[in-house]
Amino acid sequence: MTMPLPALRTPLPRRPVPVPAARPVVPVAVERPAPTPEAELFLREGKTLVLDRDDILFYEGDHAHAVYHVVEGMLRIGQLLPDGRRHILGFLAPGDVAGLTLGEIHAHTAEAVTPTILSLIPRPRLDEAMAQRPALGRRLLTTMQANLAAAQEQLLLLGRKGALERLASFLVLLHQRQTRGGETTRIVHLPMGRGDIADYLGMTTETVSRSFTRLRNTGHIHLVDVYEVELLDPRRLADIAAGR
Amino acid sequence: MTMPLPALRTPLPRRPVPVPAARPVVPVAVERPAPTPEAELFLREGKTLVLDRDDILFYEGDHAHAVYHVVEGMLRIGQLLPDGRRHILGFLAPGDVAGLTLGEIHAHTAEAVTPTILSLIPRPRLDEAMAQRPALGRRLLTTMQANLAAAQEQLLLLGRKGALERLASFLVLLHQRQTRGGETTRIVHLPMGRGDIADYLGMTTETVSRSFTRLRNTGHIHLVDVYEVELLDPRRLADIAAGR
DNA sequence: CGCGTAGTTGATGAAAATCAAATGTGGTGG
DNA sequence: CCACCACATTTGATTTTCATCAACTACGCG
Repeated sequence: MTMPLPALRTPLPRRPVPVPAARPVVPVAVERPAPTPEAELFLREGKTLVLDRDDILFYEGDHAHAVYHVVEGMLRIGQLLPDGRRHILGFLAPGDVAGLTLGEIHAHTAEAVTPTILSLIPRPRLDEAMAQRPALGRRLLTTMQANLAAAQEQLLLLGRKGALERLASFLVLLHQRQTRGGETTRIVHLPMGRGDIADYLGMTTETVSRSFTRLRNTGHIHLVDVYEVELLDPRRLADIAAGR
Repeated sequence: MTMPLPALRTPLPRRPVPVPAARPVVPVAVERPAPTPEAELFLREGKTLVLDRDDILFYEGDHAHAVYHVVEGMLRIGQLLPDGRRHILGFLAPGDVAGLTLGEIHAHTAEAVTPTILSLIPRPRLDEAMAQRPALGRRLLTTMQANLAAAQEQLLLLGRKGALERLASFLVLLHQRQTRGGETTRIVHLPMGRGDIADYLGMTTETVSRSFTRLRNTGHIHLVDVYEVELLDPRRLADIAAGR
């Protein structure tokens, strides 16, 4: 049950594992004040699944057996053109859900960006739970709405923003995600490689790299290392991202 | 209650009205075998609203008072960058619904591409109906899923396709929409101007125009007139759209 | 310690944007 | 009814941006 797809871009070779460190692995719910209904379900019944870097969780076209809750690590969700051009739709961090589709078939491919721990619920079980608990259905609707809004932001980015604006938008997005919960760090972690960022932003690795350099040379960021960026002026960066 | 937005691109001046003609205005439901639950609701209770070309239905940032069912004509849904760059997220044709958001505020601007007839339901009434009829909620979920899938297709287009592929994709998309219901025409109607197409496909009017010319010169389309294209080989066009 | 790969930087090329002008069309007013 | 006008569209010339091709550098791993 795998791939009506041409072979995926050769999986990227190993790369230093950005320390998952300080995040508690098991009790996801402990991290957030109000555990989401689905997190609870995954926590209670989910089977754990571990992926290595670049392991494939599912291919576009695969039957959607199960739904996955990211516990630790990161997934990338992508699609391909027949000639191998790749586009990454998004990155899933702990707390996000992968593989949730109304159809029978996955519309995208999901791969591990870093070693990743997942909690898995079979589809039939989820459908059952959804039927019993209307809160889950409402939650699904909200999530889908959020995904749609995010996708539409990205359409504006891809349709109308230049390279520098795209990268700034990406950094601001990651920064916002990481500071949900009141943290005040200016450090943004980039678990994914330059190629992944490029395929997410609709550019090439070279242009991504040059854009990082430009942001550095203009004093907007400090590149702690390849996988860690310090935003020297988040406000100004947001302006660039918004095209101001 | 209008616009935290900079002024919209100067409304386009009049333009010949693409004959709305042959489509029955009132009984939408008659057109399709199974009227959708929401169509029924709009048909039964909706208040009619008429827009002229380039009239604004709502602005990004407006309070979401109501939800609108397109009966006749076409809307464009768009968003802007501070400096005036515009992106069009989509075009709504008869049968489509506009203004449906889970939030209180419209995230986009909706304008009439052509003179347009709408059927309107106030939000409170819709919420009520949704609470009573679970079918409506399920339908909403399906619609949202479809929108998300469409947005993701478009992300691939904007992120990775060239100008010719974009235009081909657009024509194929419109063709598919128009041949839902078993019609077999090869004629695609383009109620929107080149600028709208450009802002939808992330290019300029000039590049759109040149791409039309290229498709014409390579024998893929016949430009009946500016607002009407004949697809001479839909199959081949779909190949171009897919990047083959 | 050096090999392999990712990332960066540089040189060149291609695609599309921008600037500019010509063409075509519908609508208007005489 | 016809000529003119306004404006969208098309076409052309030039510029800009980013992709591509090509080294070179840095760093983790064996």
